[in-house]
Amino acid sequence: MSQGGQSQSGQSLLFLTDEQVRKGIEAMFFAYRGFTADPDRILQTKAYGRAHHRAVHFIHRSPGTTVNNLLNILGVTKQSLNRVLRTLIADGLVSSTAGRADKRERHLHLTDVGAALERELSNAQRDRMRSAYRRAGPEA
Amino acid sequence: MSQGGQSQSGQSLLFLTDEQVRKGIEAMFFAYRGFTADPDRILQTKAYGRAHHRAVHFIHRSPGTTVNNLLNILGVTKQSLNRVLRTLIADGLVSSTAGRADKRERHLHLTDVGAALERELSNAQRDRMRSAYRRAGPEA
DNA sequence: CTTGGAATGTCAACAAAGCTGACGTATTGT
DNA sequence: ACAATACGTCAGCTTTGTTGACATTCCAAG
Repeated sequence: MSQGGQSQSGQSLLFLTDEQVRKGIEAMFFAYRGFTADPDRILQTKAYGRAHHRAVHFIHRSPGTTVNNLLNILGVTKQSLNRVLRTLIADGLVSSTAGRADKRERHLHLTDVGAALERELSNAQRDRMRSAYRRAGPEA
Repeated sequence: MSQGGQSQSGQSLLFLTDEQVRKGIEAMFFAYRGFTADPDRILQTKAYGRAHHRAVHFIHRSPGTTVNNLLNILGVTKQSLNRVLRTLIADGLVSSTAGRADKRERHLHLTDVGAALERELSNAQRDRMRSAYRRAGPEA
């Protein structure tokens, strides 16, 4: 394996058997569940969910981003995102400031508390990824 | 890459940077969303959801499985699974027959209609996986 | 300058799919 | 006879998605 890398593997992968496809489906299901288990447990103790995690993650990723921007990244409706943001702002994890140029926009930043939560969650997943890699090599 | 395979990669992966971890988190998020997009669209036209897909998938995978078995695989409560199963049985996609040895158990099978749906969904994902592999090589 | 439409974001109400808890029924095994 | 098991169901709650209605702000055409 891993010789040319493109034409060979590209060819052979056109012949995915039904079994291979179905195994892929299962792998994704179990991987996703395992991957989110640790953060989910942490978040539950704080009355947050996966949606809060995503918001915190992507705000950390691009500080000062607008609500609309986040909407496009997450692919949900603004109403759904707004509910999550509302609680995060109320709890002081995220700050929302009206834009200087365009006052309709809200620019989002993590507060110190929010950044701390983000670190806690990504650290939990780091551990998870480490042990996964140690068992399986790069595939998850 | 890919020489010894164990001690080397195991070592280097103990030093995942914060950036690498966060990229992994995002990759998983986007991969899962992309992966389920096609089946979701198909299922929506039939008033089913992801939960129905999972049930159909795993019943196809182990025909004759019991409810309890499915419960353990999926990791949900029986109430939650039952709701899904009820509609699938009512719609004639799944058959539920009392066990011969243990009459308390219900053995689950896909009907022809159910098997057809399973094929439709896995075929949609095969196409998705093909194009993903063609772009990125094996990592999803 | 005014005014109408587009863009941005908020509130309200509803649906899917998880969950816990309680209970009923049939069957099994001690 | 009786406890345990397997399954189904009712009721009610949570999270997170949805659509609909509405306020505010910006911008461009008249």
